[in-house]
Amino acid sequence: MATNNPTINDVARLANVSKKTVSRVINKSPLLSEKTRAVVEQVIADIGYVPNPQARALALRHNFIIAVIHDNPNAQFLVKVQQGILEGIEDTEFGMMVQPVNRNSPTVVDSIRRFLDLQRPYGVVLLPPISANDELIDLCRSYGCRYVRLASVELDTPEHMVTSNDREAVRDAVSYLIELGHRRIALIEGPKGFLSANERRAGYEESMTAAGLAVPPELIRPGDYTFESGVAAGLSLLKTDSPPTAIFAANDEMAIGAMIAARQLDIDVPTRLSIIGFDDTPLSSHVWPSLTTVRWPIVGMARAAARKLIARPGDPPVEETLLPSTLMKRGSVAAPAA
Amino acid sequence: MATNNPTINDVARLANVSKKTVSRVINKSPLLSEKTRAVVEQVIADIGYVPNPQARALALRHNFIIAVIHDNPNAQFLVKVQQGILEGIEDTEFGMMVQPVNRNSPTVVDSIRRFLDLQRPYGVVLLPPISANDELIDLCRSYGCRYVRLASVELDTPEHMVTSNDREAVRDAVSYLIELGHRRIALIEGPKGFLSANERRAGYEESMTAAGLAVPPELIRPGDYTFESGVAAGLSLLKTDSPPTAIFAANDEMAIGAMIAARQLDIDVPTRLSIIGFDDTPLSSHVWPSLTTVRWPIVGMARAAARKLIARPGDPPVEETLLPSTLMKRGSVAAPAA
DNA sequence: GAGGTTTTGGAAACCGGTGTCAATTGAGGT
DNA sequence: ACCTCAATTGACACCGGTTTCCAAAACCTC
Repeated sequence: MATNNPTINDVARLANVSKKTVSRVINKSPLLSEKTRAVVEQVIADIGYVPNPQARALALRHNFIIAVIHDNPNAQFLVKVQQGILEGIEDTEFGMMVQPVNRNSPTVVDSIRRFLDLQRPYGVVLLPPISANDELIDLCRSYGCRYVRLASVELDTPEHMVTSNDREAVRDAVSYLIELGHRRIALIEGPKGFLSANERRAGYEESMTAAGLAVPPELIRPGDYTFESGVAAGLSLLKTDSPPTAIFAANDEMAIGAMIAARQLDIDVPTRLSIIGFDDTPLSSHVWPSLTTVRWPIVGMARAAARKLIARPGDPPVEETLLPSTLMKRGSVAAPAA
Repeated sequence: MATNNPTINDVARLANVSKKTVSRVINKSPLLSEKTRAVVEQVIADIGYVPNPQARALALRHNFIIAVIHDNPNAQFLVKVQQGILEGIEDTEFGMMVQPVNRNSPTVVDSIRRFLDLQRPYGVVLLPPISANDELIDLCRSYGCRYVRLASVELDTPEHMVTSNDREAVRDAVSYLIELGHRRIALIEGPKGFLSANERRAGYEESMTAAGLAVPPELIRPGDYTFESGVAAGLSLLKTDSPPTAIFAANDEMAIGAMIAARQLDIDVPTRLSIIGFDDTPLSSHVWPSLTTVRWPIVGMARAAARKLIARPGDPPVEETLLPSTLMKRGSVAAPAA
């Protein structure tokens, strides 16, 4: 059976104080003499007392849990988020739960309401794309549940946001292609309605415009962040009379899809076609040639989100709100053939 | 603030029974008249009562949580496991937590003890390779915590195990190569100490022996399930005077590493070299040529594990204990060149 | 030193369930 | 109708914390 841990009563008895006083020590209450606090803390350390989270959960009406709510099936992304959250809550009494939801279900909000009702997490981290859903924010508010949103644009006040600068990073990536001499640069977009897709497209357009290049509608293809859509877009782009010399894809999976499309058409990467992706998944260095891509600092974003959630009122606010993405130059880019 | 949910007292009052009786209804206690049960259930349905898990957690000394404990960094694997667990606990009051641990840390057991102490999960699912650690099993037992182990061999009684038949599946895969005419078949092994690595090697050896072929030590290379180790092993195998005509790698990442190695040496896959992997990660269909591989039924295994954990004493036992792996024939295998 | 204000600590209630055990009810036997 | 015994049901303590309310002690101010 479960081991018999010491309780708050044991601490109180040994320290010759009341439960309430021990409770004040645990919760770092300011109305308490230094002397008493020291005595109690000594006893706590001596007997290795750890407050029972279940009992606290009942009294405080919330668990010591950070929940990740997402509708994003990308494995690399999810695992990195989880890694970041776990780093953020390391050595605290918090744990992590993961709750996927179905973006397209009419009952998303209900299912999340049920989840909050049942598990009563201390706070939730909302991942893109569902982090843009304001209905969920209202729901969290109505439950008094803390939340932090991850997204590629600022949707909320800084204490509720962790943001990446996708637009700027894509500008850098496309500018790099332009500097190498590319002029016909294609774009494979992300799915409609994803903020990240909008931002990445905007970065592409801004970079082209800044270089005095037209934004060529015939070189823009829709995609949905899947490998298959990348293959389709790649084939469609490359089978024309005047194919692009470079492709920027809004994520790595599509970029690798485009790479496979090029191989099917016997177009060598990078000598005849340069490709840049976005995310820097492990995948991108496991293909040949290795993929030049934008490193998205998702682990750091998730860590910052967790820290924001568990910061106590007195603590200094977590400043990491905008995390920079950086271009990883690898083998899939070269100057265009003369 | 949190919504004001009805409590067990509200139900008791409206149904004209005691709290205890309502509790019996909730817990499906058999010592209760059908009439009373019906009345109480009607009231519960009418007011939409849901028992508070935090209060139950305090009284029962466990949370309504299934914890996944792992020391396996593979993203595809982890996400599939999570998907399976979530399928297994769908429409129940259970939630899922994820707790990674460091296999090599001397304090693994302590950190898991701390986790169990703090979160008191209802049950844990132990993933390979740490599922083979008997010290953890003792720990779970001493906490009265249910557990299920995922592994490639039976380590425990059926109610505590979900197993895949890696050995048999690898035998099939290697036999397939032999039937195509391959004789020099190389093996890239998994890391020492992994049961799955042992089983996959055993399957390779059994298949070779059964076909009357020697198990050639010069065609066996160590690996550690990483892409990089696959590249290294591939280069080492292919740079010899008499290279293999086929390679079986103990997982997909290494198989793809070997594929990249072949490309670096200008050896065409599959005409001059056939490659088979293991896992069937999405990756395997995103490379060129697409990878022939063994589909490991990990989602189903995780789902079965979750169902075993939450099965109530009265329920019929979950029978799914051994899930079959199957060979996915794709583009990376062909008959050897004449 | 009286009177008022701020700290500090304790008793008891409460969070919302479950476990123990005794009281009540009901069926069957004579 | 009365007794016995098993099947139901309920009263009350308990899980291990937090919170409310209040009294005691300490600290000022004049």
